[in-house]
Amino acid sequence: MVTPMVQQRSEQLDAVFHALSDPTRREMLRSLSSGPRSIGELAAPFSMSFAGASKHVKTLERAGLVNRSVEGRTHRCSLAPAPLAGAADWLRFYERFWNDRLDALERELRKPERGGAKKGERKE
Amino acid sequence: MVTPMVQQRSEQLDAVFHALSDPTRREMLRSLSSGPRSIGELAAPFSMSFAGASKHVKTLERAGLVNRSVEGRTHRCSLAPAPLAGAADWLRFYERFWNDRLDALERELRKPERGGAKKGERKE
DNA sequence: CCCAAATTAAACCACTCAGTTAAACAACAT
DNA sequence: ATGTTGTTTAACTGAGTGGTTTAATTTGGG
Repeated sequence: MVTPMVQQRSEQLDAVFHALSDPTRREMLRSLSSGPRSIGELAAPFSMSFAGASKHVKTLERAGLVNRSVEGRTHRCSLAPAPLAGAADWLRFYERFWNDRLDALERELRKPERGGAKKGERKE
Repeated sequence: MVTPMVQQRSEQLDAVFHALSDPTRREMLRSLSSGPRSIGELAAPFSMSFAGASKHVKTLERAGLVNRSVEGRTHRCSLAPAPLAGAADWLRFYERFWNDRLDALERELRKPERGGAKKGERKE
């Protein structure tokens, strides 16, 4: 069983990437990265109905990126626990990482000049 | 210009993550990571029509992950050039990384017991 | 020129998705 | 009990997706 059920966790990857492919959900994650929030708190910045936000959160949950605990009548959402805990800020890191990458690519593609490859932008 | 027009390249991120959210496209990327391929070569392993594969490639192209050069009547697809070049294998890396992460999470969630975590299953 | 190969384009289908509104449910306050 | 707050569910819409099949397009080879 060297590569046992790659297909299965491929579905998980599908869910994760799909969850990340929406800007609202990405910003929700970023919001969650600075502490747990209720659904309402998550929905507020986006001028979006509760129901809509609820769906987004469910998508994030399904992808295993967000964890929910019901406290009274409010649902407390937080980034995924234990094993995925580190993956959360790693996620934010690589989002920025890719932002840089794609930004550089865009610049590169706009100018036909090749040569001054700016690397080492590992700031902060 | 710390965070200038985040919205704009957010669309790029959308495209990239969406491109990655499909297993066929991910495997196409993996295939491309070992060298450029024609559309037909890309389509072959998936028991899928040329037209279908063509669409997938177009999606990858739109996300800036794949680069196409027309050689005669065949189209030669390769992973994106210069700045995204490193992002390609980085991509494969973090795919495995996340596979492990999610796999561990799944195991963790299945067993309410915490402590006797069987680790070290870093096969292959 | 004509035919076959490689690819795209167009039209279409079933399905999903992001969003809404309206209603239901749950829990705290009065 | 009634109301109000936080959230989900249900039903719906409009748009997009992955997939197909059937042309059209380009190109290389007799």
